[in-house]
Amino acid sequence: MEDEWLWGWDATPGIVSVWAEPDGRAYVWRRIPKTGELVREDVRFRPWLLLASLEDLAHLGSRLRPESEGASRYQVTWQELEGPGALRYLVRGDDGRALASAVLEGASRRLGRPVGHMKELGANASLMLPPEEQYLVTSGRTYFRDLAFDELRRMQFDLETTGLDPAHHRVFLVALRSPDGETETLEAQGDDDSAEADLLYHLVERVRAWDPDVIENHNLHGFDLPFLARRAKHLGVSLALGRGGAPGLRHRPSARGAALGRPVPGAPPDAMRRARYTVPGRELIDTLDAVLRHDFSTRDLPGHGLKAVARHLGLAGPEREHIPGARVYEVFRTDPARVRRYAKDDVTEAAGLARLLGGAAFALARMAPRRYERLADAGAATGVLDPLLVRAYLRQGAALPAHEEGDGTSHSGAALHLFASGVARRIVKADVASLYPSLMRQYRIGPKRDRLGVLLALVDRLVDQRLAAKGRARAAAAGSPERFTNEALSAAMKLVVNSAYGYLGAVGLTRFSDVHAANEVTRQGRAVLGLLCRELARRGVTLLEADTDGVYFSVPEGWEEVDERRVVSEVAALLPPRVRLEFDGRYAAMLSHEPKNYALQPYAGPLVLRGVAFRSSRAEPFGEAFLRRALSCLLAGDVQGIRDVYVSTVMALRRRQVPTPEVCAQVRLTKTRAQYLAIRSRRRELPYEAMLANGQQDWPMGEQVRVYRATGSRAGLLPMPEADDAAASWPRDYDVEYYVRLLRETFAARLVRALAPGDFRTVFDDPGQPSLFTPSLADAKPILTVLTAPEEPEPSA
DNA sequence: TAGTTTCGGGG
DNA sequence: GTGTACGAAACTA
Repeated sequence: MEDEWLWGWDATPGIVSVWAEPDGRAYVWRRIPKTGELVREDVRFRPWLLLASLEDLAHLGSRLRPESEGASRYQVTWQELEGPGALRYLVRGDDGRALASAVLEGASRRLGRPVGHMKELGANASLMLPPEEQYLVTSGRTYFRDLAFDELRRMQFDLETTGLDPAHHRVFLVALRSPDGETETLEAQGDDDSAEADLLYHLVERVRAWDPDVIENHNLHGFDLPFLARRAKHLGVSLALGRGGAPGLRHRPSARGAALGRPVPGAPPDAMRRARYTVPGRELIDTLDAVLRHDFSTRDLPGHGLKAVARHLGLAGPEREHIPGARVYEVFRTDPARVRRYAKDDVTEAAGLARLLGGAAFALARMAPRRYERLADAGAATGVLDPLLVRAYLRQGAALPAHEEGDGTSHSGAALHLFASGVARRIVKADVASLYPSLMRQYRIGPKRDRLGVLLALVDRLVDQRLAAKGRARAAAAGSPERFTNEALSAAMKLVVNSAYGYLGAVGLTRFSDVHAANEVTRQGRAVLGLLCRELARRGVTLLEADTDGVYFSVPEGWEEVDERRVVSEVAALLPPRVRLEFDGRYAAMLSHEPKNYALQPYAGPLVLRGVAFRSSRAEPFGEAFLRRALSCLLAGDVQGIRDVYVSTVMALRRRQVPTPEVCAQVRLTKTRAQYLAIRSRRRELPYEAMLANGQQDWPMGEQVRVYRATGSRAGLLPMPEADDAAASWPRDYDVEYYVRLLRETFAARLVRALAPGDFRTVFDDPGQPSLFTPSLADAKPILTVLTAPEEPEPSA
């Protein structure tokens, strides 16, 4: 039974896409395992919805009857689900639209006013899923059973356009990668409408010829599809990208969707980010979603752009062609071969990324009763757990609770302690793996209204089956489909398990949310963190920072790694059985600056910087470089070294030896010239001042530029870097004293906790103003300031 | 410091 | 149009 809750119950293998219509027709595309042959099954299902009351259907009279009397054509049937939930009538009919209309008709009569949409009846009166999900929930089918990721036919395409705005710019080239891995480009033969229309037509032809199950690209839903849709509409080209000659792209609402409502008149059109598209028979997968999901747990990506991620993950080849986005079209006109290489590299990387990070969504689609493309961009709580719970309740014939407003109880959070700030040596990090789900299992904390205990049952099963999947992955050969599948399963299961706590706390968003249960989880979490901090402290270590489920501490001089591991396992033994404290790493030194802001010096390897104080995307490169060098000295205990780095940086600025690009901040222009001029009297902004001062009449929205403060309160402007402009020399007319001040006040300030006040003044004394008496730094040492002792336990609830 | 707005990402 | 539902960082009061 519990396996059915997690995996469904229908063994049909190889489903790669499902499309259903409200009238009860469903199309199921399957790949036959082994042969890879594609088949389409046309099936019928009986559309259904859940209602809190049958009152609004009473007007159907004899056309409404209990399910137990059997269904016949033109009849609406109902079945009462068992148990206390508000949504207790499962109502079915031949046609979903007619079913909804009947309810709306009844509601209109009852209320004496027209009711046009189910939502007007309130979320607690009904539940009507999209047709595909109705079909998947009642059939117990899921995608991809017995199918390996690499058996899916996946193609990628990437548009090259003359600009970002489809109202003014065109598609001039499309790079394609076939399911067999061949890349090619299609190009417009001219720069008019008919050439572009021809290009779109050929793209559609390619898709039909290759007939992929999945179409992928990076930011597919945010850029390529909306751009394509807009151009196709303008050009009158039919975008029949779906299977079976069905009509073109359709919209679907999406998670990153209508949060800010419809486009605001006068505001820049930002509809791109908010639209999602769908077509029958193929799944439209955006690798950006996989990247966001990946970074949510790892938090180690330098950005979310295709190139940055591909480089970071080792997917970019050494020959990778690169062209700044804004120059692609102009390069194409002089050197088209270069743009072709660039665009092909893009689709190759998108395919690599899709495979490397896309396994989790693929595995989720084997569990949850939703389309693969929806699971790829869904949040795990509302997007995965909610559908699993709904299916489980219906499978058991149990009534579903309605959404419930919070009772005003606020959500209490995790513990965060900064025990000491400054510099410490011999650092150990220990943390609890999956703390919150472990506590839910340990203390059986689940939603009050989940009377079947489905959520905890799912978490139990997922944790156990994840261990099994990890074991199978380890046993399988590296690079084998078996390894890939099991790693993907493990990643998907981790995702779902870790969202179980978030599910509890999402009051008003998830069907079974329970803020009291969520608070009990965090309370137990704080208790565990408090206990392990006290027990560590009792064993002679110095606590530095503890956050939610992990702690950094410093061990006494003379301790070896075995001693470090020994205290961790001693303390681990005192925790509840399911709560596993693990040794997570050791470092030579740490600068603890503020909560969640610290620098770590590993015993081998480069400095690790965490938190906004140490990582800022727009920070001036010279300051960033200074900070890295200064922190290296600091964590090595070399205070004089910090002084030397500071003096040399200040001198380099004053001698104008720092190249201008090093003092630039990289910014994106988000206001038009007119918008900026309208607010300019109230607020001056350097980037726009730079554009105006440099005679830029207007600029495209979203343009990236590098700006700096130049002498005489002017604003300096540099174009974005080119691959080949390393040798270019820019005027060194930056405002030296402004940047000296910035160095001291913004960058040096990150070290204020690390030095005694007198030493700090000496280290960052202005080298240009010799003082009468300069104290020596020879004996100066970084300091550590202990702020608080570990707290006593909270009174138990 | 808290509350609000912007941005990501794509050419 | 198959209904919702972002989160972190930057900015403003």
